[in-house]
Amino acid sequence: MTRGARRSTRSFRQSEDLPVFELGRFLPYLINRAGARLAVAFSKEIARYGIELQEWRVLAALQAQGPCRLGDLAALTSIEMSTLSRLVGRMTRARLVERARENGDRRALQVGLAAPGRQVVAAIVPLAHEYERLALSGFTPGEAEALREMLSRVYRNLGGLPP
Amino acid sequence: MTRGARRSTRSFRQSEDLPVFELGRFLPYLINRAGARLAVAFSKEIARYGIELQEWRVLAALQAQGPCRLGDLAALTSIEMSTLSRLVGRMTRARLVERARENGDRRALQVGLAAPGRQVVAAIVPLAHEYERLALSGFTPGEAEALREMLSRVYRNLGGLPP
DNA sequence: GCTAATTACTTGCATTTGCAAATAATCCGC
DNA sequence: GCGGATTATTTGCAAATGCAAGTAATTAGC
Repeated sequence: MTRGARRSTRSFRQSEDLPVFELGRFLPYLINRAGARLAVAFSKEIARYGIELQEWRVLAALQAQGPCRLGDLAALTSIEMSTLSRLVGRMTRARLVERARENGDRRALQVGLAAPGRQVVAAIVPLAHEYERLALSGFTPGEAEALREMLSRVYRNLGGLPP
Repeated sequence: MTRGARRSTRSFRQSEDLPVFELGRFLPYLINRAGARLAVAFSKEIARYGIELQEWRVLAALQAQGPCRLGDLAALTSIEMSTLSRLVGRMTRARLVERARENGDRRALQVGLAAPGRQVVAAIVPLAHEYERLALSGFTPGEAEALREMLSRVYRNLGGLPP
C-alpha cells in the first residue's frame, strides 16, 4: 500500500492507486438515496396531520398487522426498541395508540391503534399510495412487482447475520 | 366515517371499514426496511475502524467524486446541510477530510479527502463490496443491474417536487 | 458602485436518538 | 417451588439531529 505512492501532482481528482469507488452503482447508496428522498418528501406531506414519519410507520404497521407487541413492532418498523418505547409513549398520550400489558406474559406490551389513530391512518393511506404511484412513475406493473420482490430478497439476504 | 362504527367485539384484528393497508407491498416500506438492515449491519462492521455510518457516506462520496462543496456533498450523501456541516467539522479535526474556502467564491467550502481518510476508505471499500455481494446473493447480474436502475429511477421520479 | 436579494454555510436550541444499564416478569432445571 | 438465566421493556445519559435564525460573501438592479 506504500509502494511508490507519491501523491500525484498532475490531477485534481484523487487517485492513490485505488480504483475510484463507483458510488452510482453501489446498492446501499442507491437504496439510501431513494429512501431518504421518499422520507423527506413524505414527512412534509403528513406534517399537516401533525404526524411525523416514525409515527406514521407505527400507525401503518398497526393498521396492517393489528395489535402487536413492542418487540414485533420494532422488527416491523425497523425502529430501535428504546426509541420505539418512547415513541409509543408519546403516541399513547396523543391517543393515537393504546397500550396494555399482555395477559399471560405481563412483561410484554400489547400496542394497538386507538380510534383517533385509525382516523389518521385512514386519512394518510391514500396519500401514501399516491406517493408510491409517483415513485413508480413510468414503471410497468411487472417492473414494480419485480422491484418489490427484489427489495424483499435483499432484506432476507441480510437477515441471518447476528449469531 | 361515524355511521354505525360501533367497535366490533368479535375479532381482535382491527377493521373499521378501511381495507387493510398492505405493508408488505408498499414500496417506501420495502426500501426503508432493506436500507435499515444494510445500515445497521454495515455500521457495526465499520465501527472497528472508528468510523460511523454517516462518516463512511461522506468518505465514499469524496472518494467517488473528488473534492466538492458542502452543498454538493449534502446532495450526494442525502445528509442534511446543518448535520453535514458539523459532521465535516468533526471529520476535519479527525484528519479524515480537509476543508478550505474556495478561491473565487469565498462563501463556499471545498471538502476533500485527507491522507488518513484515503487510507480508511481504501480499507473499507472492499468490505462495502462484500456487503453488496451479500445483499445481492442469489441475484443474476441482470437482476442486480435492473434493481440498481429501478432504484435510480425511483430517485429521479421524486426529484422535481420542491417548487 | 451602492443597496437589496440571494447564496453558502454555521450556530442556537429543543428534541430525538442509541447504547448500556436498570427493572420486571417468566422460564428452566433441579 | 427456588434461584439463576432469559426475555420484554424502560430509563439515564451523552451525543446527534433538524429547524430556524444568524453570518458572511456574492450577485442583481438601478
